[in-house]
Amino acid sequence: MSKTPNRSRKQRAPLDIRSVAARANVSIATVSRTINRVPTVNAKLAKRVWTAIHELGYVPNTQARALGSGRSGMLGLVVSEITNPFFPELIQGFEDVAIENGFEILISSTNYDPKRMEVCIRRLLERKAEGVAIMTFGIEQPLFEQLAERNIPLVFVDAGPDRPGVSLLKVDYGHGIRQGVQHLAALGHRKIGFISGPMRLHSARSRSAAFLHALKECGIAARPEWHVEGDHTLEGGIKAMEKILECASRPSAVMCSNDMTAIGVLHKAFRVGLRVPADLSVIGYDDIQMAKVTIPPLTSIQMSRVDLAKAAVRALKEHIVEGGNPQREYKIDTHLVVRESTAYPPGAMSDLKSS
Amino acid sequence: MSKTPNRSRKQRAPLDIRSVAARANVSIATVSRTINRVPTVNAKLAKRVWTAIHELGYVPNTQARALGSGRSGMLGLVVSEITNPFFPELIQGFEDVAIENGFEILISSTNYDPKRMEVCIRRLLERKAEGVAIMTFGIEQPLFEQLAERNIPLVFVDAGPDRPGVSLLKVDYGHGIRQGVQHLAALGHRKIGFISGPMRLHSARSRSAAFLHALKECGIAARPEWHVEGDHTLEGGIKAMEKILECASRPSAVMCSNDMTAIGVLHKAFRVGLRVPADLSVIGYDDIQMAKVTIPPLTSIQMSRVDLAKAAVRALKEHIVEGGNPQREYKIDTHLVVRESTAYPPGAMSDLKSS
DNA sequence: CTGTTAGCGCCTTCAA
DNA sequence: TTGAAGGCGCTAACAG
Repeated sequence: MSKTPNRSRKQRAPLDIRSVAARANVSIATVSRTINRVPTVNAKLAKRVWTAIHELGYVPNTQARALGSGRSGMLGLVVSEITNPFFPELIQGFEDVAIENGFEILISSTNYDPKRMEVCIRRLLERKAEGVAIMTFGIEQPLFEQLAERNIPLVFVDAGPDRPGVSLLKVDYGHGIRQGVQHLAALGHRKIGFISGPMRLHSARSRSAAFLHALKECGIAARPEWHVEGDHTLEGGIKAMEKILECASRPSAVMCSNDMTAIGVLHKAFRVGLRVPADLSVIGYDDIQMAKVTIPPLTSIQMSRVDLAKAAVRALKEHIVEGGNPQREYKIDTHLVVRESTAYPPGAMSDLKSS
Repeated sequence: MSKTPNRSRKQRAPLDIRSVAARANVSIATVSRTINRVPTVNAKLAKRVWTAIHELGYVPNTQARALGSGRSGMLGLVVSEITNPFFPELIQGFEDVAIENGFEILISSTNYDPKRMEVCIRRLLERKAEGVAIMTFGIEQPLFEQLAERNIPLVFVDAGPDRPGVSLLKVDYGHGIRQGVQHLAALGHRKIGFISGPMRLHSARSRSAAFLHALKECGIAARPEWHVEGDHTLEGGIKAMEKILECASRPSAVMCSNDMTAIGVLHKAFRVGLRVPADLSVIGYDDIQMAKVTIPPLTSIQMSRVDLAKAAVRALKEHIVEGGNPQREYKIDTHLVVRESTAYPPGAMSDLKSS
């Protein structure tokens, strides 16, 4: 009993590649090749192997596979927080595309917590992720240097370190926001407020700047007291709206840096008896699913999560597979979706009536 | 050059446990023990090992670890769809608790698609999940026999196969729903409608039955035409509400099998000019975060995602660690959260006025 | 308490 | 085209 395998840990026989090989009367190498669809396997043998696999109910062990091959087949996806509706939609898209491309995905959420971020990175390292998409819209990026140092392909949104292996998803914030401002201007709005995201975030700054720029293009004066900083949360939207309401005069329209903020604005407006859009027009950003069913349905600027996901996976894949054609940047478009939270400003209709 | 390691795949030296051992002048066993915090390691040596680890930037390889130890350290979490707001909150809770208990988590969403479910199961098998929580509230359960057969600890919501290793999270739907109905009855409602979930789901049937039961308790007659089947989605809520509006007479309150349905009802009411709660009271179920900020904020029945998550991880853990104390069932409580979508029925106030 | 030595389940040269 | 054999990086007996 010298070579008896240690069977103290498990009751049943291990049910590994060897069992399959034995049952199919081939070597384990052939089984391995069959599973991996190496084309040079004799069709007869392959069939025998597959039958054995099915009869036994054999399932290959991913960890062993990864260890042997040196490829984990996993892509990491780091998001800010999963309970923010923007992200599940992104995750869903990312997962779909990743699976299509033969990858599995490892999701981590940072919750804006530096400690948690370190844990995330560690996990990605330990699990040997072959590529990582960092979609946090945050300032956590420097922390990901550890990944870049180990030559793991990375993709960031908007901005990231300029290294080989690092790709960027460049979101064209300007286009959607310009459409939004023009939409408001066309309706007759001249008094337009803006609730930004946290200004430490690149994406928030870009949106804010794009708004100011679009305003100027339309020949509308910016009013600093109506330009307030939010934090991309519901509560932030509510508070920001409160600030705007405290101003001597009130804008006839408010544009928001994301939909959650806009929903907060809707909520606050409801609280103080302002009707949307009769008394106040509101535009959101992101076009999350929820935007279709707010009361009233929210006019918003769509940034396609599916596009983001697709581009991210594609960018990573180009780096991972040899012979890929890695680009540095991938453009992501945005555009306005008009629903029912925008209308003529209050004055417009009474002017018509009085004439 | 007989023992030269194959360095064709990677540029740098492998940076494995051996490098650490060499640098710290100890055996790899000692390194392994140090990493795994085996208490019998000499403090001096341990310190040397840790320094070496930090200096080298060594990160253990999870797959190798899993392979060697036979423990993957992963718990599976299967949900229906990640874009349904109920689930991200659950996932978040599950992840937190799992990490606290030293597990990693593997998320799969079935999207109600049988093919996708098979893929989920396969992944869980391939990755050697040590336990799986199936929180789909669905009928997919029979498909998970494959897991049960392999003696993987499982936890289901409400109902599951009666096998060793399988635990159940028994949600007390009745309590919350009774509170809801009593709340409406106390306000004076006698005409109460109900929009159920898909009746093929256990959870939906339970909620529906609990509603009928509570109605009887309060001495209120059930009106079948106001009891319509939805599908737990927004669109389903809208359609179901349309059906109710087609009835000869209209209920003064509608209770919903989940919050998404209730939001659909709110939306439909808005569309047809019914004011909530003045003309119609609405109660949801689940108390998702969004419920706080609907217009008006939604009275709902809370089923704690954190409780669910905690119980699930605990149930699995009891089975996994030896010396655990596995129970078959874990109770999950529900209770009413009153907000602003419920009020006196329309008649009540005019009665007061006319007197 | 530490080091030696087999594996864990699979992949992948290398020879046949 | 197939099989034999040596790792992949780590854990876990077993001696010392």
